[in-house]
Amino acid sequence: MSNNESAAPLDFIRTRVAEDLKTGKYGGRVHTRFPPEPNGYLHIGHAKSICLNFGIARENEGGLCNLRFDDTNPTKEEQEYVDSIKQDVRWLGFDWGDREYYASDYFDQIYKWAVQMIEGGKAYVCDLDAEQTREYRGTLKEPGKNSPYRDRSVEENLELFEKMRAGEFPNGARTLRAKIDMAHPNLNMRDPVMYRILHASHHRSGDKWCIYPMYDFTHGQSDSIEGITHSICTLEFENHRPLYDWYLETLGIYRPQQIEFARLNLTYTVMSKRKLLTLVQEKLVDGWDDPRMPTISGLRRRGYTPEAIRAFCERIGVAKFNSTVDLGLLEFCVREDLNRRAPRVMAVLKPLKVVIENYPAGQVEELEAVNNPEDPNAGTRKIPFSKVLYIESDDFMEDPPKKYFRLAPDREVRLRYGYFITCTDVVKDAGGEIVELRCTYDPETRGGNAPDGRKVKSTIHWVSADHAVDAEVRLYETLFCVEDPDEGDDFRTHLNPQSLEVVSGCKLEPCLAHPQTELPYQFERLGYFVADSKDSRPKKPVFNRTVTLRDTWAKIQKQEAGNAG
RNA sequence: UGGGGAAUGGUGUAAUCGGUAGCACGACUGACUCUGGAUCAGUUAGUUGGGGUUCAAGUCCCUGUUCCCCAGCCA
Repeated sequence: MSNNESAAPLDFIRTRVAEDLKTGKYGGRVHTRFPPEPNGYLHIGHAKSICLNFGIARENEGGLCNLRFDDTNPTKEEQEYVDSIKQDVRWLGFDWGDREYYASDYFDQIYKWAVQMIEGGKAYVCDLDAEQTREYRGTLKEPGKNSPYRDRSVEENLELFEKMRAGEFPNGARTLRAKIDMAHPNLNMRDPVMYRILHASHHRSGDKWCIYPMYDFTHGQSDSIEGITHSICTLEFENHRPLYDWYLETLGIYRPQQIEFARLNLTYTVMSKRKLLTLVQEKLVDGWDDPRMPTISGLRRRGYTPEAIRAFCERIGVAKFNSTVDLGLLEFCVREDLNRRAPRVMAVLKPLKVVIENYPAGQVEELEAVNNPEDPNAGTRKIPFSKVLYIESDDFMEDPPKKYFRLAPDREVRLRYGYFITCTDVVKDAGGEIVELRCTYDPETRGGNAPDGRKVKSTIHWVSADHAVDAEVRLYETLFCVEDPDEGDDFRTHLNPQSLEVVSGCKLEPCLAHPQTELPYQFERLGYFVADSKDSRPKKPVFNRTVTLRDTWAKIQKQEAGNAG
């Protein structure tokens, strides 16, 4: 509304909505809908559509967006999916008010419209089976042939259709088809099936019906009933728009405008519901909400926030070009969000014992630590310091390379919010493995500053051994090890064997004994982590790594390795 | 010539009537730093090819090329 914000450029859909608003095409209304089929869980691609549809409604005064379940295929749809979809849309931050609709609620009206089409000579009952129907349809380059049942009388069609509805025929025996043009260059217009026989119980309408309308004969009418102004869908429905328009015009009812945009593709990710279902059914992942899944529930369990996902959807834009967004952008969006809100804590994933030789045994000091340097209001907390500590084993190297700044023999580093320590000795087991470090500390550097002003190259995190909480931490990598898992015969061959690393025996600072779920933390220098909503227990916390911090050291290592090779 | 769409740096996306090709991510420099984080400053790099119109073309015209979607009684 305000003019001072230099109007961000609108995408082509919003531009169109704005034009329609200006010309009064729909009487100044803006009414969209998000129409999922409840046959799977929502994923990040749906989030794009949700943000688009609900976003457009929200941005325009009086704008509305309905949640409508496109539930015309009882063989694939389940109540569980309905429930998860509602939860996910709500979690993403959108509200459909009391406008929760189901295409199945329109079945009576849609049936009447089918009868109206028959009466108008625009539809007929066809006895061809599925295979014959395909043969009669022709090919991409050759026209189809008329069905031998195309010219049945209105009376006969009415009677047969009624018998279909009454359950007198088995599955697949007959269909109701629109009478359009078997030679039409758009195959969707070659007498498309309007109704098929499906003796299946529907998750909402139960056994009331044994014939179900097809998507094309349902979606437009549903939009029409709800008074949708802009029916936004993905590119693959572009070929269906002529049919969408044809049905509504033939029925003589209100016609919304269908607009298509490109669906989201993400690197290292599969997005089709079919493939996600396969992963779940074959137990290649832990379920729809496995933190490696691109599902909304998976991202939530992983520690992504609705804010981050919405920011992502804004950044990727909306267009008709079939593009693939870099996963890095999604990660950037979580880091950006979590950086300003996540409380910092110290956690040691792979502990290495450190004994401070000149520190009094039995002494415990409470040191003050900042909760979030990005947020002054987050305050501070006390963390215990004592003679025996754990540090990250990656933070010590006996023979460090040039650019390694962390602890090494005879080198001094700072323990965050603690003291400067110097490594004096390395203790190894019989196998030569480093099991313990002996260090000295400088009492003058309490809190982390040296009165003499001397500097250290590095600050590392630590946890007091006696006070530490044991935890399991799950480290995730991409589910697939190639950018485009859809390439090739079987996407499963591209699964990343290292997509999950379970680390047990992690040591956390005391305040993490009872973490809140869905409250993201930053484990300093490591990344963002959230308690697992299913497996975490008080005093036995389980954390999921949402995303690592940007890691310059890892980058240097990779470069050095590359140069060496 | 089956029909329908689409092409802008490495990636995603802007550019009003034809008028300085912009933003973001990434990458790379440097500054700063009690997180090798964050932040700040800067650099890099683009209009699918070929013609044409024009003072001026990503935008208009012609002509190629490439990619995506469609032959479910799925959505």
